[in-house]
Amino acid sequence: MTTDSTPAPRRTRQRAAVSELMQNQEEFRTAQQIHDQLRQAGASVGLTTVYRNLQAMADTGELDVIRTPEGELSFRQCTTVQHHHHLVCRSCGRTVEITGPTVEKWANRIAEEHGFSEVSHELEIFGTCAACA
Amino acid sequence: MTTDSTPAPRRTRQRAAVSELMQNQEEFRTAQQIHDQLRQAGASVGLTTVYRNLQAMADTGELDVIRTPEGELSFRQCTTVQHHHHLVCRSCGRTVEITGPTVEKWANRIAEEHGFSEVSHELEIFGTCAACA
DNA sequence: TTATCTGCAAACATTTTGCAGCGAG
DNA sequence: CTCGCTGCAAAATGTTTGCAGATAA
Repeated sequence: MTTDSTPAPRRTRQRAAVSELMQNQEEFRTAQQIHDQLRQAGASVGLTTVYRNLQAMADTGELDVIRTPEGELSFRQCTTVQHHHHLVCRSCGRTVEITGPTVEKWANRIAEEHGFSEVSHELEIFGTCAACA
Repeated sequence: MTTDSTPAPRRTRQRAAVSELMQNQEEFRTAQQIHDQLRQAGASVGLTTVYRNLQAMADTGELDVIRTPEGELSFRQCTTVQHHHHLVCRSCGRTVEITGPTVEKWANRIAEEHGFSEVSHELEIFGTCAACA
């Protein structure tokens, strides 16, 4: 009896390219952004294939998927190494990376209080920076 | 000087129908569901108009908007008038409104430490709710 | 060899927009 | 009478699918 419910994906040039890019990727990226990055890096991969590989990798739990507020699918490697947020200037676009246990703890506690598990969150802070004020 | 930044919307039959339906609506509903409900209730309202009215009402804070896991926009009358965040189930889309001074204070403090003013922020918490775990 | 993967084009679903006519104020 | 609102159709957007040919195993 050869129980082979998961036929192991082929190691194609395209899949390798997507996989490698995602491993070096910290932030969430949409399929289209990933496709663009691949083309700019010289790899010739069709958008369809990017979608299919991302979805396949998400199905195996290799990638994490969310919806952006704009409704696009966004992918990120599941093994989140360092999670952080952004402080963005509305005027000049200057961005500061923010980390801190306060929000992480708060978000997790709130979620658990409501019976939610596998908690993640997205936070962005906007303001006017000193140079633009 | 008549400072009139918000020209007050007209009382049209269509807008009244959408508004009334939403007031008697507890759960989140997509634009298309709302449109269907209106047609079934006998009101003749175009889908475009439903979209435009829902968006207008959401802009004024009258309605609350989220994305379903399938990527559709969902609307509901806003229960809390104040600023709040969402705890969203990745699986079924169930949503809980979250408020709390912790994040508000933290975001403001962090921003000010970096010299930012006029601070605002956006936060969404994702997880798997008890029913879907 | 051969079943899977790829990539184009075309289909799809949701939401937005152009524009002529309607109607609230 | 005016100008915003409506609604149709058509465009835009993001994602999926059909299918013929390429290719990993």
